[in-house]
Amino acid sequence: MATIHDVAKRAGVSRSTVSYALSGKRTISRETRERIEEAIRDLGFTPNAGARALKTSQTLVIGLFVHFFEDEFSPAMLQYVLPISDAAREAGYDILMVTETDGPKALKRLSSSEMVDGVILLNVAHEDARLPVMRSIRQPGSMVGLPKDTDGFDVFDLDWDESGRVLVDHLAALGHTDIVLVTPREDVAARGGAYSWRLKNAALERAAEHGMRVHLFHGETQQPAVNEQLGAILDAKLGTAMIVHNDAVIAALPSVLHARGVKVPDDLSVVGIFSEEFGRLFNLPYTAVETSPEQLGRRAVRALVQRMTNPEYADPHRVELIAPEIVDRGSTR
Amino acid sequence: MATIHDVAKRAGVSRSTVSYALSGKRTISRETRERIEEAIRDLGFTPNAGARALKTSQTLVIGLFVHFFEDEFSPAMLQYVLPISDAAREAGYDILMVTETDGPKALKRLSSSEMVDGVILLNVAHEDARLPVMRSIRQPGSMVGLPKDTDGFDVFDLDWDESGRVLVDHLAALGHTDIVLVTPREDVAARGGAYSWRLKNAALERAAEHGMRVHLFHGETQQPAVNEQLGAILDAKLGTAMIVHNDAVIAALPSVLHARGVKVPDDLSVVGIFSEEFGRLFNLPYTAVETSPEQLGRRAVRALVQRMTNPEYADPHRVELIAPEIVDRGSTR
DNA sequence: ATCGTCAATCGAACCGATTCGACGAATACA
DNA sequence: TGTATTCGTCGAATCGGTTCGATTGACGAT
Repeated sequence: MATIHDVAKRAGVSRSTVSYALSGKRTISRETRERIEEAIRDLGFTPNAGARALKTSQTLVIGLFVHFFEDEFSPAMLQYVLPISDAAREAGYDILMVTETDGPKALKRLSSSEMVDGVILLNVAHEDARLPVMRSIRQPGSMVGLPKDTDGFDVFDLDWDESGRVLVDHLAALGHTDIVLVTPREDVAARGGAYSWRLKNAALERAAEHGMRVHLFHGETQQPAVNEQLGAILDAKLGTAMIVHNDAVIAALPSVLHARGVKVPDDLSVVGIFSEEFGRLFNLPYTAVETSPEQLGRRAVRALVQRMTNPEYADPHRVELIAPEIVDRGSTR
Repeated sequence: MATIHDVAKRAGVSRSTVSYALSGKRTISRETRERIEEAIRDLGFTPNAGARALKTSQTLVIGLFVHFFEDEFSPAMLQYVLPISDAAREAGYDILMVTETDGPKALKRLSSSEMVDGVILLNVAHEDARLPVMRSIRQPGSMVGLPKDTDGFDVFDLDWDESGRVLVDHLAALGHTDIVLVTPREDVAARGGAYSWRLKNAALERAAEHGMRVHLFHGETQQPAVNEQLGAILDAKLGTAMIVHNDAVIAALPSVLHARGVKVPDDLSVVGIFSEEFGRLFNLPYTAVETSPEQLGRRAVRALVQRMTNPEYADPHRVELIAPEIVDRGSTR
């Protein structure tokens, strides 16, 4: 493997000259630079990442912490990972993806061995065990998911409270007074998935203001439980409309509705909350609040890159809750 | 950040002693070792990855190349990524995940900057542009997906030819003579996704031997096209059984069958090819060949680790095609 | 008492980059 | 013509580990 020394020898200059030609931090004569560039091409030289990191304390790697929970619908996670990976590369960073169950330990390991310049946490819980560790390390952190204490991080999330209100308002405006609300499984709330209760509480409160009756269910996540539960809910005919905040349930909804001959929106109005891409993947013809995973992921990367490249950058940490936008797919009336 | 020098000072020994205590490559007295371990704990020391990599030319990182194609069903990919990530970590490796479109370029970059000790390629095409690059680099490579020329790599894949035969035989044994075969989209074959034509050709050949009539379709991948096409196929009533080799189509199948009131297996026998996990996620009650993504991913990691830790390990490269196993879910008769 | 062996430790070199200070040559200024 | 400035380049130090002799002291054998 060619080193900078080989390049220098071939171009007849010193190692430092090659380095300066590469970084442009000092002026190098045109001829010399061209000779160096040729040598680089000939030898197929790329700076050794370890050596560079050692000297500059910069790895150009972002640690991405993804935790796949059994009580969540895994395909949904991918929507966040891909845009993050793409955005990182555009900014010149690679992604070290960590799926370890023991997040805090892994975080400490990557940080203190200086393998990464910064960290992105996905699916952050209300009191996330990774946060204290994050605060103790020197690398900046960006996250998707709103924790209780956001101090020290750039945080991006959908405004789940407002989403709950928007969905309820939408149904209220159409005159519905009896509705079913299907939330994530209880485990999600138990382990601190704040989005689950944020939307729920806001929705319940707003529904109360409207004087609506709400029938609440914690949706299942694994088949065949999903279908059974959903079937039971439909058979009970508890309301004229349904809010579904559960990826697994909404993905299963079309076939279950079909099985029961329930027509949407004639027999039942349905609203959900999922991304456009998710909706297309599962062919979901439901009016829904857009969750914008791509936008969230990209913003998290942008904020992180800002702080990594600019350590003295001392802007207050931002907490951005993006406003829910409802996409009308005609599943309500 | 604490360095080995700080540890040495605090324990009152030289740096080399600390290093040997850590690696165990030379004997260190019990007392000294304990003093060192205490110092390490106190300072929260972890060896700097860059420095270590520089000296040992070992990064303990595996490059994982994933390409998400638009003509494929993305959730299916995740099934390979997660087991690989887990298996790697168990072996002490981290995963650098690359989703770049320009695979060859990224491969060269990671390899020649020595960021990774080895590489795993997912979804390898028949004539994959990444392979020539792989052969030119010094890091070993392992892959999931069978290319035309496997020379120089450890390759793992499902035996798609045999899978095609198994599925046809299964239907033949039940007396079906007219069957529908839904394959991946034509683009998949066009860009070299060998699994698409391997299964198809083997199935067609075997069907011919049985004297069966086969109606062939290239399945769509994106909704709503999937449903439309599937509906049209069902309406045409072309056979008594159906082989579906297309993730998007099979995921959509239950609801489309329902919509048309087609009963499985009474009106139509159905067999597919997907993993147990995929089937559970989408609640697919179909007899199918198991694709074993977890097993494939883990084997790829194991083989790679073998070669990385043992560079002189010169065993012939293995090409393992795992034998298809049909899981009977009662969707045929 | 002497030698060899072994366990425990140290010092120095090295991995491959970056970067600071210095230096010679060319140019500008007075 | 002498001096200051700029340009282009080089040498050496450094980042934080690992590893190869070398060294020291204790012990057993002769």
